Amino acid sequence: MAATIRDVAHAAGVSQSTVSRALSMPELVNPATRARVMSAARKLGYQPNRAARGLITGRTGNLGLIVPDLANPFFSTILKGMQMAARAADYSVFVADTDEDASAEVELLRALAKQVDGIVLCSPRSVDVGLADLGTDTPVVLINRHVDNRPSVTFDSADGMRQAVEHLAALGHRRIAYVAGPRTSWSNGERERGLRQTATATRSDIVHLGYFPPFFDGGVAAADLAVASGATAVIAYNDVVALGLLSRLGARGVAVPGQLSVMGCDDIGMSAMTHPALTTVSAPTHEAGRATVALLLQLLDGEADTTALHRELPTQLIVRATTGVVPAPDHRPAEVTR
Amino acid sequence: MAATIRDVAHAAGVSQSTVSRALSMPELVNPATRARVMSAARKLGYQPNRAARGLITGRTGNLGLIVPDLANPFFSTILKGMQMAARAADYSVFVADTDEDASAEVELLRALAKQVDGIVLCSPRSVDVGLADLGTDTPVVLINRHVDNRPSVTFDSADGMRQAVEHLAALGHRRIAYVAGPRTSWSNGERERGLRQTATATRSDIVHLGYFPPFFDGGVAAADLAVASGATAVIAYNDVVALGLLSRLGARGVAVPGQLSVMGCDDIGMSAMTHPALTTVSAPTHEAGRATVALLLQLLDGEADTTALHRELPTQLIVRATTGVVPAPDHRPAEVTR
DNA sequence: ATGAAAGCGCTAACAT
DNA sequence: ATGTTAGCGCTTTCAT
Repeated sequence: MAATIRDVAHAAGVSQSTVSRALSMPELVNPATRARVMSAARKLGYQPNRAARGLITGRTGNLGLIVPDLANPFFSTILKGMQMAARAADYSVFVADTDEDASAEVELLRALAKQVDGIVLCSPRSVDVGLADLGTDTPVVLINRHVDNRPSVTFDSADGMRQAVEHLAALGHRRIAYVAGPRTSWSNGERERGLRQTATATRSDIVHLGYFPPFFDGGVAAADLAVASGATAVIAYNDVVALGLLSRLGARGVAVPGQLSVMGCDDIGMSAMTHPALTTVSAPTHEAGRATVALLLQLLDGEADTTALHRELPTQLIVRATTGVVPAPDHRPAEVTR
Repeated sequence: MAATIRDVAHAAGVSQSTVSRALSMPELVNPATRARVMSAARKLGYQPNRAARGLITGRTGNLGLIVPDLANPFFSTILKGMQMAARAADYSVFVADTDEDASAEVELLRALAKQVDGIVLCSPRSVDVGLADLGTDTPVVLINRHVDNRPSVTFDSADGMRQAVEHLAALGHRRIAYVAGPRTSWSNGERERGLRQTATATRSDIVHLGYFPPFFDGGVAAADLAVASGATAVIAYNDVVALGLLSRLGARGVAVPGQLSVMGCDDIGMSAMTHPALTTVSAPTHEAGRATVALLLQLLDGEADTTALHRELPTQLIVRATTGVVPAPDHRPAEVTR
């Protein structure tokens, strides 16, 4: 049986309160007794029972993360970032995978709420309704999605698309196809917004190929439309979709980037591992995980209002040495005068 | 403030004990009272506090997973499988990422032990010493590694290599290079064992190219050795290493599979998403996650001895339609007599 | 079938 | 500076 605070108190010849204090508020106890307590604790391998502590303090020392799919690198990287930041703050993290099921989400949210001090919710496309009644007791931070004045951490996807289109425009692409993600996805909306704005600014055309599942198969399905669209470059909703494009294009014998340039989005680890590597726009997921923890801790310390706490992370165009993006066929770069 | 069992008891006009019983041992309470209790509980949105329950039952209802890197799909898939099985059994899962740091592992193991009923440890290469003193209080199941008579779930990697080599041998490959993983990795040992055995049986040569980090860069680093080895096919320690090989080979202009066939191992999701797709040997990580939960639950129910509980999952050669593996240059298939 | 009471391990007033 | 006491929310004897 594990040692309790009683055992330590006995061994050190003091009361439980003294042990408790020696551990949590060391400055309030005599250095000599403290030393005795510490040594006893170490000898017995004492580890405080966090559940018991939480029962009285009202703090569990746990954070929760709810994601649609842990096998998706986008989410597992968020988890990783969150995990690291949580550990640094001496918090543990619970994780729950809804398996893309929005109803499971609500259920998990409710179940987790009792066991954690705060929840990070990654809910790219669930209805807003479900979000309304929650967060009253346990603070909830949204990630990759912004809703009214709920705390959230998002990526500046619109700016990412600006960078992407400007990059393509600089290479002479004027007709750019976009493989959209789910219609109800918040981040897809942001991307389309960025796309439209920059298209106007650069006088390029965006051909919207339609809404596709944000998976490999989505890209496979969209590839032929991309070819038929007459665009010289395609931007995919995310990297995995871009890989799907690449696969189908390869199978059809359409050379990338020779006949068609392809860009992804999110910069998941794998995007650097293909050959040619994927040109993409980074979404700092790891950083986002850390940021949610920071936000949550602020909320818990009462340092901030529960509403209107929002952090937007910058995105960054990633162009690799070997890449799936080249100048448009008819592109003639500006002449250099010396 | 969330409703407690007291509130429910008041509302239903019964004692706390009755509420407790109505919820956990319904057959012991009068159907009428039970109905009253249930309705009161629902009305108040009562959710039992698991921490408080755990304090007395000694069961937390939580399981823990410790992995070296959550960003690695191999581990995140295990987590996913574990998560699903845990949820089905009404358990929650804590996750901890050691960031490939073996010392953090021990620390996390100790910290987690108090908050969970059982731990799954994914520790491909930490020293055995650290494992010895643990698992006395909290059951620990090892995954992808087998140590003395400690409960574990492993993949039959040796058999996977048999399938791989037989596949290659059937295609006429007689000189096969192997890009090994870390020297201290248990699964690498198993793979080498399978490789050696099957090499003898099929009268092929295995060229051991040396030990490499089990990451993309490991494959990049090994690629030139593979070419120089004179082998007609390469087997990589895992899929990510195989992708590294592919990348460097592509950069050098070595055609895959034209000049060199490449095989991976583990069948991570991405291996199906490259073009050409990777031929590989599956490691049922998702299934493994589920299996560890099953094992843990058995151990907790006292249905099994803590020692000698071991489950080995089969591996399976995965050959895809478009593949990085073709017959050896000089291969002449057996003539078919009809 | 139900209630009263004890106590899980811990912290937080309230003494001293 | 330290000890005593009460109680967090729950389950579980032990009575009734």
